Amino acid sequence: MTTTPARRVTKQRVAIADQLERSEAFLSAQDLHAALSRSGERIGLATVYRTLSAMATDGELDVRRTDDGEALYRRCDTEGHHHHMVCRTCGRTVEIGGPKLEEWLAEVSGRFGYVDIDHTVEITGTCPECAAKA
Amino acid sequence: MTTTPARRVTKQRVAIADQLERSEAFLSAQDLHAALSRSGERIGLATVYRTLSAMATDGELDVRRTDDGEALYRRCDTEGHHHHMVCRTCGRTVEIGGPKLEEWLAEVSGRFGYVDIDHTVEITGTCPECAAKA
DNA sequence: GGTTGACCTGAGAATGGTTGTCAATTCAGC
DNA sequence: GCTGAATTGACAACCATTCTCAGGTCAACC
Repeated sequence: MTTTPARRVTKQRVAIADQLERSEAFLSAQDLHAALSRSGERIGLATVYRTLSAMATDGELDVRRTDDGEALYRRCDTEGHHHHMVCRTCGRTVEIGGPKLEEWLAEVSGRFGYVDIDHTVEITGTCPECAAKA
Repeated sequence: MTTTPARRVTKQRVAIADQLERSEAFLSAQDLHAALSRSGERIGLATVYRTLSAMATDGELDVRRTDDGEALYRRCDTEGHHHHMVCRTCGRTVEIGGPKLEEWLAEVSGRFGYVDIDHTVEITGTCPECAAKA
């Protein structure tokens, strides 16, 4: 079916995957590159961008956009369709599935005759720990 | 209360507002600038950017981001909080309010102890007319 | 209707994230 | 080990967006 385009296991990709694995929050390509450089890995920025977008395409990563358009990536724990609630202070992210949300979507799209519906939901808030510190 | 920063009525701003008024869909700054140029208006790109972000700040416009991070603006008919269902083919947009959605949000955020919640919902689909043509 | 000063504009330069280029390198199967 | 295709990295190129600043324009006041 889907032709697998022969992905290789290079140390750069391993390093990137590791770094993502280690992070609770969404990271930008720049963040990741900086973090890797800091920890001694010498990886080209272009490689980071390429790898991230490849992983996102393969569904291994979730993508989000900051308000100023920067792309952020995160390793998703949940397999299927889900959404994110992100702490605006520490970035900690909770994955959320919502049957109730999907119901609402079906109802609304149906009401206006829209078909083949896609959707994204972004929830931002302050997590309990950051709220406690404030 | 809010200090009104003395906004002037210039012909550039009028032209931009008109153009937005005329559009059912979300427009990028570039789109708008191109459209204005086409119709003979000679407006600097920087002015378009400035005006759009000012209007957005004032809540006169809604902002959206394309998948590649470009900012899109649209005149909102609805005053208060609402969401959008955008046709992926023609861009026609329906504004949607969702008490059910807000309920769900409150429930979910409460479950994880997140407070001070903000959210964005983007729905993309094919509108009845475009679906009929397909 | 002129004057005045703050606001606004436009052209181009600067910024910053992201992608393209291409020679050198590295993986993986033989 | 050998070989070819996938991958990498340094750097240029892109492109949306913002900054700069000299010159233009609005609006209030005379």
